[in-house]
Amino acid sequence: MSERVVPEDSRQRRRPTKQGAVLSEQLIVETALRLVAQHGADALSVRRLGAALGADPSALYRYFRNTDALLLAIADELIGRAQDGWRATGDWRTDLRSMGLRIHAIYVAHPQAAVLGAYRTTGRPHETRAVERILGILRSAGFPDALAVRIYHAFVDQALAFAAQDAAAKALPPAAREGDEQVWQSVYGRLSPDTHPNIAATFPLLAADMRDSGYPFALDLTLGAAAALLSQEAPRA
Amino acid sequence: MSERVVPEDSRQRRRPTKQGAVLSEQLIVETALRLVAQHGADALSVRRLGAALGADPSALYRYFRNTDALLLAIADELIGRAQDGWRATGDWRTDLRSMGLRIHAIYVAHPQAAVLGAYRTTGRPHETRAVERILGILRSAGFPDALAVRIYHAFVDQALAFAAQDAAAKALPPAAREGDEQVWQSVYGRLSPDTHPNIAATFPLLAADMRDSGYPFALDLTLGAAAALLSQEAPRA
DNA sequence: GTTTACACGTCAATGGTGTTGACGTAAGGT
DNA sequence: ACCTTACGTCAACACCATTGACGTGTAAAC
Repeated sequence: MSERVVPEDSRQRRRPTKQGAVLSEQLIVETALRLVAQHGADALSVRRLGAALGADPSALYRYFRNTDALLLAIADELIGRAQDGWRATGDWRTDLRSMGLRIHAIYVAHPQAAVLGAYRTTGRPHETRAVERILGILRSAGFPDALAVRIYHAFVDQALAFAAQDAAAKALPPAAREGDEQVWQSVYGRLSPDTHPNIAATFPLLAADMRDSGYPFALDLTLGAAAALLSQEAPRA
Repeated sequence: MSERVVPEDSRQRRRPTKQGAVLSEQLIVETALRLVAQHGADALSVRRLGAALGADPSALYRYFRNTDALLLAIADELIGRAQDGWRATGDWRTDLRSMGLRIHAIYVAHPQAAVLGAYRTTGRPHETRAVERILGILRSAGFPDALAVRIYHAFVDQALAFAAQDAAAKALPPAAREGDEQVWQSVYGRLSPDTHPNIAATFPLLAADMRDSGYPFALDLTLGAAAALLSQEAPRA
């Protein structure tokens, strides 16, 4: 067996499957995303994907070395979609903020797929384009390279980590998700001020705040701290 | 079958397994954590856990309804361990920092338990204790309640999100993990300065920085921003 | 001390998973 | 029109979580 995967570029012989489908990397990725969107992350198996494509499951191995390679392709597709139509304004803080919120939004919009790929390094074109852009924003804002890199790292990991977390919560089976939300009322709402004074004192605020994602505020904190570092570097722009 | 799980409290008949082990909820959780610690991410399966305990795999279903219940029990144990021995110094920034790093560290040390448990709200005692403590640190530092709650939210979600992300990366099958690390050399190291000037210019810094978790720096940025907000609130302490 | 009930460990089976080697056919280059 | 070989298919392997049936050892009841 060894090398059964042919790079997408140099593919010439596309033979229709028994059921008439003509396979391609793109078609497989799109079908996988659709499968996940409709039937949840658990629905993504080689066998089911093969069935959805109208092909033998093992045909996928002509396009991806293994399921991990397929996963990376899916993850990269999401990164690409997050950037589609994004435009720089020239103000670094505005640009980073919109980029972060976009990444977060697209992952949360595809919860099941996000859970699978949010913590991977794909090295694929969409990903490298995003890295290049974010680094560019920071460097042209005046951050020296060493600092730009550290902030890039914190920024990207923060965006992906929150995205994955919020996506995961959204992708939970309905029963489990409702259970987790109930806990705020049934447990935290009933803790005694004697044993848990701080929770009791802030409970209404807490219950309200925890309903939404903590990301936007966390992002603003990070950007604020970065701005402070920048003004230390170049006290006068 | 239906209800084969008996609550741990009301258990009376403990029959030794063929290999002489006497099972208990506690023993199973501890063995699972040991299995993960010693043999890595892939080692945690019902079959292998059964083998490690010296029992038939299906015996576990007398103690946990399914593997998800088992993993939640493990996650709860982790929250407890993260706080074991933690002491407040009285300096809010130091205390939050050590709490965040502890949470992160304990989750990363037990990757797949973290992946499944980091985005759940359990409402169990270990969890409420942690919430109470963190809120207490912020409120006694002088943050007004509304702000304390928002910062609490950002802080906790960030700690858990990064923890889950780094844990997930660590829980990857060795092949995939090495692949992801290799990508920095094989892809990002070879991008042309023409198409990717910012990556090319900072590559050595980038490759070095991305090897470690972005959390400690992200945490410091967040705490720095919080400190700035505090000094706005109470310009003079 | 003996009997009895049933908790719980074991066995076997089900239906799922990713992955691979062998094989034949049809597509493309010549 | 012929060859080569890419690629879709088939069958098999080894693993996974989960469950119903079964019998035995334990602990309570007498």
